[in-house]
Amino acid sequence: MFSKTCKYGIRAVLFLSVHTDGNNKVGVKEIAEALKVPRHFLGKILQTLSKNNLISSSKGPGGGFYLSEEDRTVTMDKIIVCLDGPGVFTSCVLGLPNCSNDNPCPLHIQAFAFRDGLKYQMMHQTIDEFARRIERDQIRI
Amino acid sequence: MFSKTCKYGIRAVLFLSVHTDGNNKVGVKEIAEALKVPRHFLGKILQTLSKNNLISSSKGPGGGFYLSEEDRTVTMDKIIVCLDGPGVFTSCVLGLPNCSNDNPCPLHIQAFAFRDGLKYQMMHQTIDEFARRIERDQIRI
DNA sequence: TCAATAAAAGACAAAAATATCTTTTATGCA
DNA sequence: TGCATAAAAGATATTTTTGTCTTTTATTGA
Repeated sequence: MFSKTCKYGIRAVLFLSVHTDGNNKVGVKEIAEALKVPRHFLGKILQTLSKNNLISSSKGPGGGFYLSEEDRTVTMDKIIVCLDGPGVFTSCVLGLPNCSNDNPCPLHIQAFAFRDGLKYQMMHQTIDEFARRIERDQIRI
Repeated sequence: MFSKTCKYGIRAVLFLSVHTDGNNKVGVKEIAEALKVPRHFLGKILQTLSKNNLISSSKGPGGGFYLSEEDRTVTMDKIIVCLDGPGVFTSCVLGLPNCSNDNPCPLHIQAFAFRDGLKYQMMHQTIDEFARRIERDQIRI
């Protein structure tokens, strides 16, 4: 479903959502250790997200990555599409071009409802909403 | 979602379901050209499916791949799991170990319904049922 | 028995994804 | 100003996936 890049990215964003704000930042090293993912690889991913203004960062002592108030209002699909590309929820499960309800592949009917459902969920839940649920239900990241 | 191996494999099986039976067989070359997929790569995939008794083959002149009556009764999930492994419908979308309803990852609730639904569909539709729908609705492969 | 056919099998190559390491740039603070 | 910190950027390495090519084995039919 998602690439490792995307999996690590989602988890890192959720980690930031729970552990940081404008005053508390964390470095790649700390995040990578907490999530048990490759440090430098994660660094690249965070750079991508930062460049696309989905997360915030500051250099130098006391610096690191964090989520601003604005970052918290973005929906999860933005993170996913940023890392895995725009086709992640829409491209044909069998790889056929122009697969649609009008011109379906053999699995279209079955796959469409479910992928579209996931897309809908990701489009309607903000990072902040994820963070609150994670804290409330003690969900691991 | 699915690897190319799996996509090609599913399409090839459906191609066989529509174009072959015990008396009419087709070679890899013909299938690969019809589906516009790499010939030798497809050969490997068909070998895997054949070894796992999900499709049938015969060597020599007049030989090729085909679906026996029995092959037609298997459900699509068998093909998919054979090519992409048992975790394809069940392993955690974020890659976390032991992700379940009791010990969910942050996306479990959202993703579970989607993937389980697709799994259910694939578990309950035989290759033959796919073939009939493809023919009835003129669906491309 | 021989030639042609086609899958099976194995070796190899290219591309993409994943992972690591080093250098550069920006920032805060003493 | 100079030093320590940490992200940004770039270069390189490894692994996995995807794709190609060649050889072997089985089968058919003349």
